[in-house]
Amino acid sequence: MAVHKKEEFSTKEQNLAAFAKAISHPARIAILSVLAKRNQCICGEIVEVLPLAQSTVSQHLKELKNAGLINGETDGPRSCYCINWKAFEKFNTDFNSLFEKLKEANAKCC
Amino acid sequence: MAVHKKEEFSTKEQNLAAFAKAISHPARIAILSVLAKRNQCICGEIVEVLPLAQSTVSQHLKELKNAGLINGETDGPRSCYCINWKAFEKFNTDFNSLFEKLKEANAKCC
DNA sequence: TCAATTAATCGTATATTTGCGATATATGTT
DNA sequence: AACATATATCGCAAATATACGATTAATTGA
Repeated sequence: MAVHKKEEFSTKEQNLAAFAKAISHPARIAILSVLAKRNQCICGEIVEVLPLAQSTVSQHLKELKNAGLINGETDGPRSCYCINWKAFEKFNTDFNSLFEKLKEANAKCC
Repeated sequence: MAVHKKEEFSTKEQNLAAFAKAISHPARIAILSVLAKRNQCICGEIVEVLPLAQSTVSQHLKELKNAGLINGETDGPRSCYCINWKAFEKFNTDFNSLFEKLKEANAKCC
């Protein structure tokens, strides 16, 4: 695209979209799922579970971290990731506030 | 990428990712937000609200429809879209089942 | 019938994402 | 110091997404 138009939307819309983008790939969902199940730090192992090369997994981890969905530290040859639950709660809140009618009656027109 | 690897993940992961992808752009969030507020058909108007060309909006609407987030019909020069609330409920359910620990205590390690 | 209106689709340019191998980096071990 | 291990980063190729103008299709109204 010649121009980015994303900046012209509201911050809330941008934040929601950014979170959604972070989880918009099955590999990243799978990574989050592994981390969620343990609910604790994981050092390695993720590469073994996924059908992807190590460098690709590392890239997905980086994206999740940049989006704030996971926390992580790396001490030399070892890394340590876990889910940032607060980010998920924020997403839940924002998502529901944008679509607060979700639980209400649904007008049907088409 | 030379090869698609998405197929190698579970159906649930793929579905969740697909939903997330559909809402991973501020323009599509904005469109959904407009539809949610009215909770009824809107014919046009969306183009006027968004800072995008008509063809671009039409493309975003198509993606939302393909992803099943909205229903829509077009009778000649007029179109009619509304939110498919059931798809949202399904997303909510799947999202929570994947990350069911969201509400629980969070082990902190990093 | 002919114009006006509305929205979808096509074609195209550019940007971003995905994926991998190769390499670099950091640490522990011998 | 040299090696092994684990992970991040770089550079590249291919696929996909984003955006727009121009065009097409369908319907309404004059």
